[in-house]
Amino acid sequence: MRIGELSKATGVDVETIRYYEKAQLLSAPTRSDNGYRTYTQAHLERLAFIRHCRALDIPLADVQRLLSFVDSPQSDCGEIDLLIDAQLAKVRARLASMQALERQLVALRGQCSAPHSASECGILHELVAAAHGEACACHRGTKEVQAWSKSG
Amino acid sequence: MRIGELSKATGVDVETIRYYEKAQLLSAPTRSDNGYRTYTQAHLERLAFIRHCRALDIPLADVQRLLSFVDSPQSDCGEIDLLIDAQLAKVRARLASMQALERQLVALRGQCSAPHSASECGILHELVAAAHGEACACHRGTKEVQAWSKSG
DNA sequence: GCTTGACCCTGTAGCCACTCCAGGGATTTT
DNA sequence: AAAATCCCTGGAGTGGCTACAGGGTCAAGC
Repeated sequence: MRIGELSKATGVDVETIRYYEKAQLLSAPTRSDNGYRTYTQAHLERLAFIRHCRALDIPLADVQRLLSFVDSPQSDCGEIDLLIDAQLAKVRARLASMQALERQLVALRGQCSAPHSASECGILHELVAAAHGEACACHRGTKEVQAWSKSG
Repeated sequence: MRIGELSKATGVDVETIRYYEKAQLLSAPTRSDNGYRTYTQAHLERLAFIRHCRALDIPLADVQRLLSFVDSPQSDCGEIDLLIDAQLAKVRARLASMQALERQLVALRGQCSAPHSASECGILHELVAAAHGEACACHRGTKEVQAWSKSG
């Protein structure tokens, strides 16, 4: 199977497949005489595994750990549990941030209804008010939103 | 005010402040004889505005647009509304993805309870099953999760 | 044989919003 | 005088791709 075929079979971009090889998530396939990569069924399955994990937003470093368990079936799976638990905790933390964020934006959006000049715009007023440390509609009564992207 | 004082006053990292200057979100302050940046109250307010927008996960490019409205109060605010609406739509899309993700991870986590070898691990089995295109506990009956990071 | 187009290769740069570091200079505190 | 703290610039690194530039390879059609 050439890279284009693997790409079509899995729906993964050709460039992404090459990226996974460079990142050592996918073992380097054999090359045909012209230098083209030639993949096997095993590669396809491994790639599908990776994409499934990525659909669960599991970072590539953790995917690599999971793959090492696939390769050594007799090892203890405790770490797998921990990894999934950690992923779940991360997702839940983000979820909470996102929900707070939505509430804040809805409140902010409510400040502006009819079209008018920027100087009269409730949204802008709210954002400027925040610059003065005043209470603002969007952040009033809500917990501070964590920068969840850091925790990834 | 020197950069360290501004940093303490706003809670924004010194490096981040310099980054905002380079990204032209914060106007370059005057320099004292020794070359140190000297900030005014206006800089502090602008920085607080930026951070408030970032707390709402508004991208820096959009923050820049909002700042341009702050600077020209007589312009029409229609675009502000659109911008906040777009941000809200983005957050809601992410929220939906995150919720699906949580359900999937909970289902996946349920596959493994007691410690055992990796070869018997339900989680790993599920993930491998996905590689065969089979129905898996985590993605069974749920809509496909979008890679929301692309839509940002 | 020659062109067209689809496919493949390597290597590098860009995205976002920072964050960190090296290697230096200035200032303040002990 | 030494040590600690602050400040400067410029560049590299993060994650997970994505998008080139600048080539080579191959099958089909004229």
